Amino acid sequence: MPELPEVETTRRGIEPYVRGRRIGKIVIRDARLRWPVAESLPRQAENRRIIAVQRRAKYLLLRLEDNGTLILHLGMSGSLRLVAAVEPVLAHAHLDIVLSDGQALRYTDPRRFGSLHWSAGDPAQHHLLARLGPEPLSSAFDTAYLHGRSRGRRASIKAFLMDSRMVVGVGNIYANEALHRAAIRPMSPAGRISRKRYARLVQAVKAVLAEAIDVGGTTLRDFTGSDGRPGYFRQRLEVYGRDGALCHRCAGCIRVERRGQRATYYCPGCQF
DNA sequence: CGTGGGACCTGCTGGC
DNA sequence: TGCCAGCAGGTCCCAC
Repeated sequence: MPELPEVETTRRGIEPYVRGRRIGKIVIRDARLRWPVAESLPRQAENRRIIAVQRRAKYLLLRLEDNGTLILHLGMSGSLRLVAAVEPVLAHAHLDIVLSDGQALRYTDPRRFGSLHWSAGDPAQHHLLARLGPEPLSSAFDTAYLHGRSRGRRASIKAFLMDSRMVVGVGNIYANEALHRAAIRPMSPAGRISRKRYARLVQAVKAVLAEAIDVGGTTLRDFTGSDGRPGYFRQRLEVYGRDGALCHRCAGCIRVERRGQRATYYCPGCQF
């Protein structure tokens, strides 16, 4: 569900309220997430102060004093809300990270594709994070890098862009949107696209993600920020979910193609 | 090694 | 109105 902008929106929403607070208790109502939440996790994290809330790819990192980190992924349908710990527990509210001030970070995830891990040392070395590519909004993600890595690749540019070893945080919505902005057809082989076009693409990825973060992400059905408010990028989507509608750039007709379980939206009129 | 497809899980929608 | 197939924002893992 959440892509990078939605995770970043969540991070920004909770950070001012939890930084400096101490974790009182971790309540696990249902440990059956993508991987079972370790039984030992609560006692490792309880009674420690949260010193920072960071994001790496689509993972939220709660950095605790004395080198511990809670690594949280929202999966497809997860959300993290700041609630009063006494607030009634609704369906799928699998976890509470209860803070010392009576508030709690409540993790809700109907599909249970999300996860929660503990890292005792450097979280960047954790097996889930160790092989991730650069952050798309960092200077390491540039034309030379992406063009270089694409040489010899026969996979589609869209699959290439969504491969977290190449660059992190670009999911199905923003891959479609960035490719439309860059006027590149999603099924083109990554290895046969020119450096000049990669320059446009890198620019498009950065711009789309930055704009989405600015407006609180994209709400399709149920995403809300940590305060319960939706994101407003949906109104700015140019291709995602717009099959049959007119392209705003060339007045062509937006098409959708499904391969596997992923829908690809593009404009045949202006994407090549 | 690169690549594509299946798997995980629940809820909603649209067509019959 | 009711039922069921198909689809959903992620990504790991496994055959080829």
